[in-house]
Amino acid sequence: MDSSHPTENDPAEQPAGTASCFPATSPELDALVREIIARVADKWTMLVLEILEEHGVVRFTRLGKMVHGISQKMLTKTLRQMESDGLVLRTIHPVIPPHVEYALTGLGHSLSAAFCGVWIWAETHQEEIFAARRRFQNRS
Amino acid sequence: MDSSHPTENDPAEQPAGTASCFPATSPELDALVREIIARVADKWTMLVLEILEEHGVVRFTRLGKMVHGISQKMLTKTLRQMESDGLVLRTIHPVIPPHVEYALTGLGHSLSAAFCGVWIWAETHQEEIFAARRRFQNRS
DNA sequence: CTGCATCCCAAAGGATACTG
DNA sequence: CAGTATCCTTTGGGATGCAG
Repeated sequence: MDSSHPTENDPAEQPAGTASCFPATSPELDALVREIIARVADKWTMLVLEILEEHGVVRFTRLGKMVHGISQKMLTKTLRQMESDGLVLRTIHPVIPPHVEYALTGLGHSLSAAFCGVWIWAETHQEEIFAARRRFQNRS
Repeated sequence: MDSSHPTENDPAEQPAGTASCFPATSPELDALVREIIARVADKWTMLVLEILEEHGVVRFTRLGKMVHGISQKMLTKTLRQMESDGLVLRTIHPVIPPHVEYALTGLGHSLSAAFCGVWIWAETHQEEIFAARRRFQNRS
């Protein structure tokens, strides 16, 4: 925002012409959107989202086995957070032993769909990424 | 918002009928894709990505001011990681004082585009999310 | 101006034990 | 089976100081 030094004026300050899809409407909305993304782009949240998208209704213990490496503690925490955000529906069957089922809500499915682009990007460009890493590592 | 999605009480294990875009080809590829997403979905990475997408070529200190709340340490770390992943290009002008510019690579721009869907999703559904949180908080 | 190194605190997260 | 509670290790990340 400070343009008090004319000698440092870069002509390359333009938005490169690409599709800038970022809302950037108001600072508050921007902050809200970021907060939502930060929660949702969490490692475990994404994995649980994928599993539920692919398998529909899944019980707690089975879900834990399908999400590789997650601890019971984090599974519970992640599911509670997703439930509070309206992404998953938690159904308790009051029987003994307890039977609790988890499934995506409509909102959860829509998020899953929105993330498709990122998954496809990662799959498409993985070679480039690893090549870049090798290049970066081998520079002296 | 609440009546727009079908009931999720289908006990069947089939993929809910939605566009399951997840690759899920081989376990290894799946793990690689997840690793990439986990790195890229990092809080600071996303913010830096957005800033560079919107402003093109930006210098270090200015970038730090634009990414609200980031410390110099995390800015450096984030930029190094993005550089090693081939997302940003780092240009050093050997003058005194030092002059270092950062800009997105083609890969970086493509990632930015891929994230569009998530940004739009967050903006579109923020009301639903906050409503769900309120509902969850006031549960008996 | 850029950025590395250090110290230090807070948060994330795993392991284990216990409960309805 | 589906959690909760506790302990403890690891990591994230801010603050400061210094160097090129």
